[in-house]
Amino acid sequence: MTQNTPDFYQVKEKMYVATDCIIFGLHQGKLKLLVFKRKVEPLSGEWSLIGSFVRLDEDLEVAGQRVLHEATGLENVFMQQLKSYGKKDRDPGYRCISVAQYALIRIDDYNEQVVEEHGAKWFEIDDLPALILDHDLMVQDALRQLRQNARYQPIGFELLPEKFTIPQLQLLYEAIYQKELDPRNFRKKVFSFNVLEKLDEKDKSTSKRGAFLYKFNYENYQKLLKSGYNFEIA
Amino acid sequence: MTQNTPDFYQVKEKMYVATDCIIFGLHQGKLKLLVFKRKVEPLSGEWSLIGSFVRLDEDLEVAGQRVLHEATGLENVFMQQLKSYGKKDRDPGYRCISVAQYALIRIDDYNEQVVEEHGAKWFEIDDLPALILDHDLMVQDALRQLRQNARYQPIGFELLPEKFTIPQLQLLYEAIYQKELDPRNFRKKVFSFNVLEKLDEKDKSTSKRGAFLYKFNYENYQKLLKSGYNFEIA
DNA sequence: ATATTAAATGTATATTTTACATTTATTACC
DNA sequence: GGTAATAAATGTAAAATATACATTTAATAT
Repeated sequence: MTQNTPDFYQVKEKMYVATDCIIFGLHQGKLKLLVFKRKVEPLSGEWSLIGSFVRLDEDLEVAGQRVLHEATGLENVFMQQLKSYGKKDRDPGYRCISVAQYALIRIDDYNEQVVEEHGAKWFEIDDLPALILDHDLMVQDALRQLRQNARYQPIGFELLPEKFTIPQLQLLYEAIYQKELDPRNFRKKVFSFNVLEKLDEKDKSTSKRGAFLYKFNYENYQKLLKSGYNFEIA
Repeated sequence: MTQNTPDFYQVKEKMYVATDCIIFGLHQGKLKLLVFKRKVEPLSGEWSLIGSFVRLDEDLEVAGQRVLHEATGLENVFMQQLKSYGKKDRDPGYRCISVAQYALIRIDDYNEQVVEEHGAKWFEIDDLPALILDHDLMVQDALRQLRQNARYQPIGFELLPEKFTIPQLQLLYEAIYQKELDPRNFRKKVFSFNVLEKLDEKDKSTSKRGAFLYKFNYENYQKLLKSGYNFEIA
C-alpha cells in the first residue's frame, strides 16, 4: 500500500524508479543475453543491461516494452517481471530503485542490425562480461527464474520461431538447463502434453532427411493448465 | 539499470515508492491473512494491507521489516519479495509504485495483542474482505507464490512454532494447498527429506495419546539443497 | 546405386506416487 | 482397575512415471 495508519508511515519521499531489461535470446542452439555498452557517464564504456527511468504517466510494463522496443525494434515481446532491486546505495549517483524485467526474444537477422546500432552485443550465458552496478545479480536471478518458470510454463516457445522442430526445442531446453537430454524421452514428454501441432512442412537446414516442423497450440495449453496439470519438461 | 544510452532514456522523474506487506499466519490449522482497517483518508475505514513509503536512506527489505515490526512487534521475520505493482493510476492520489513483500509469521498470543492495537484482524484465506486499491490482486499473487514456493522450500516451517507435530505440519500443507492429504503418504514424504528431528516430548493438546514433537534441521536442509534435490511436498 | 547423416522411434527396468485399513498409546469415565 | 474413546502411528501392493539405452528411416550427395 501507500499511506496507511500511524504517523510514522507518512514520511513521503520521492525517488527515481528505473526498469532494467534482462533480454534472453536463442541463437544456434545457445542461450544468449543481450548486453549494452554504456555511452554515458559515469561508467561509460562498461557493459550493462539496458534500462530507463519509468515515466510518471507510464505503467511499469509499458516502460519495459518501451525500453525493449527502443533497443531492438521489437514490439509485444514476452516479458515478465523479475523483482525489484532497492538497496539504498545500489546506484552511486542518487537513490533509485530498479524493477528488473526479463524478456525472451527470437533472434533474427533483422533485429540483430538494430541491436548493433545501439552498441549492443549477444553474449553466451556462460561467457558473460562483468556488468555495472547490481546487473550481474539481476542476470543470475533472471536465469534462476527462467529455469524455474520453464518447468511449468511453455516459456521456451517464446524463444523459438513460430514453426520449429523437435530437435530445436530440445536444444533450447538443453541450453536453459545446461544439461543433455535423451531425444526419445524428450519427445515422449513433450508430446504427452498434447500442445504441439505437427505441420506438413520440414526444415531441411540441418539434415538431408529434414525434421518436421511443429507449432504450439495455445488452446490446448490453456486446457492443460485448467485441468490442473503441470507443463514440466526436463 | 538506470541511465544508459540514448537521450530518450533520460527523462528523469521521481515518484513515490511504497512497500506493502502480505502477512500470512497459521492459526488452528487455518491459513490466515493479517488485514488492517485504514485510519486515514482517503478510504478511511476500509480494509487494506499494511504498508509504508520507502525512505530514501532505507533498503527495500529494511522497509518491509520496519513495516512488519511496527504492525506486529516482530523482528527478523521471514519475508520475501513478491513483485512490484506499477500501473500509473493504481493509486488515485499520486503516482506511486508499490513493492509487495509477503511475510510468514507464527501467530501467538503476544503478537495478537499488538495486532489488535492497530485495528488489524486475521481473516481466513477463503473468507477475505475486499481490500482497497490493487491489494486484492497482491493477495492473490502472493497466495499463488506461496503455494509455488512451498513446493520447493521448507517455507511451511516459518509458519509453525519451533517444535511442531506431524499432524500440525500436515494441516499446514493442507491449508496452503486447500487439499486433503493422506497421513501415511505425507509422513513418508516428509521423513524422506531427512530434515525433521524427532524430540522426546509429546504434544498432548489434541489427543490423549499425544503426538511427538519435531524440529526442523536446517543443516540437513542445506545439504539437501546442495545435493540438488527438491523439497517437494504435497 | 551407395554412402552419409540427422531424424525418428520402442521397450524393459527402476523409481515414485497413489490408494487404502489396522494397531497403538494414552486419557477419561464408570 | 478395567473399559471406552480418540487421535497418532504405521506398511504394502498396484499404478503411474521416469530413466536408460540402440536401431531404423528418409532424404541428399556422390
